[in-house]
Amino acid sequence: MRIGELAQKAGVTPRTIRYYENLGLIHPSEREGGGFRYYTEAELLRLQKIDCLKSLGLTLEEIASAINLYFEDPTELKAKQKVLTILQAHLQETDDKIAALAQFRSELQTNITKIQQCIEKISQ
Amino acid sequence: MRIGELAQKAGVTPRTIRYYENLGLIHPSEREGGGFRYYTEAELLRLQKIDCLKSLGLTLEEIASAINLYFEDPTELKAKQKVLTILQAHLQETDDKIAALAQFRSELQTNITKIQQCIEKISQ
DNA sequence: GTTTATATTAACGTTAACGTCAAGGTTAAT
DNA sequence: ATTAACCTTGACGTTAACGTTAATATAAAC
Repeated sequence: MRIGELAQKAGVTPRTIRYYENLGLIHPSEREGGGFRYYTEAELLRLQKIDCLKSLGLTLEEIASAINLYFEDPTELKAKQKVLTILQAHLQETDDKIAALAQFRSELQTNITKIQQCIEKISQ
Repeated sequence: MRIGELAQKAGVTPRTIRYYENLGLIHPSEREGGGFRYYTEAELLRLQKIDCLKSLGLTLEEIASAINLYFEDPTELKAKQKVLTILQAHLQETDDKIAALAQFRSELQTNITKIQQCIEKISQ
């Protein structure tokens, strides 16, 4: 099948598939005559796996670093270990972001209070 | 004074001042002969006010919408009311972000647990 | 009058994941 | 053989706040 059909089956646009190819996430199984990209069911599976990993919050770069592991080993053990490591890093980053936002929120609250008092003084 | 001196006094780069000018945040008091920008102490005060508002977390666009109020009215009442409104909006956005991150964290934790169990099964 | 320091505008680069043309080539159907 | 539908690469646009050249002009100092 060609890129349009694959895109439709995978629920993405042809542009997305070309973009993924550029990042090394996926390749056409064949590229003959007129220069068209031809794909098989294997590439559809790959796109579905990419979508699955995206929904876990992985970036495309992280997906690129992990996706081949899914198709090298039938148990997918190494793939899952890799994804686990990435998710644990995300957890840490998320906690850091929450802490930073909590800090920011606290400073905001302080500044809001200050300005309110300042406005009250002026309004008197 | 010219842009370099103003920049140094304000602790920014000339590029920053030109960028601010582009956004309508500040203008040279004069632009004569050779095309150089000339500034007075008033512009230094303005840059300091910009820096102050930045440190409150305002974007340059928000600063642009508020800064003139500081120099129109000596009590700065309207300016402070405007900034207060902006900060209250930021507070809401911050709370929203924290809530979204907390949700994301929870999903992450769920996925991590799932994968760990999956890995254990395979490893048996 | 020449060097040196500083100024000018213009324009690309920085992040992520594509959307959206544009100009042209290929394939399938009629 | 023509048309419609699809494909190709290339390149700009999207956010924020500037940093960093580059090529050129002006001012200040000697």
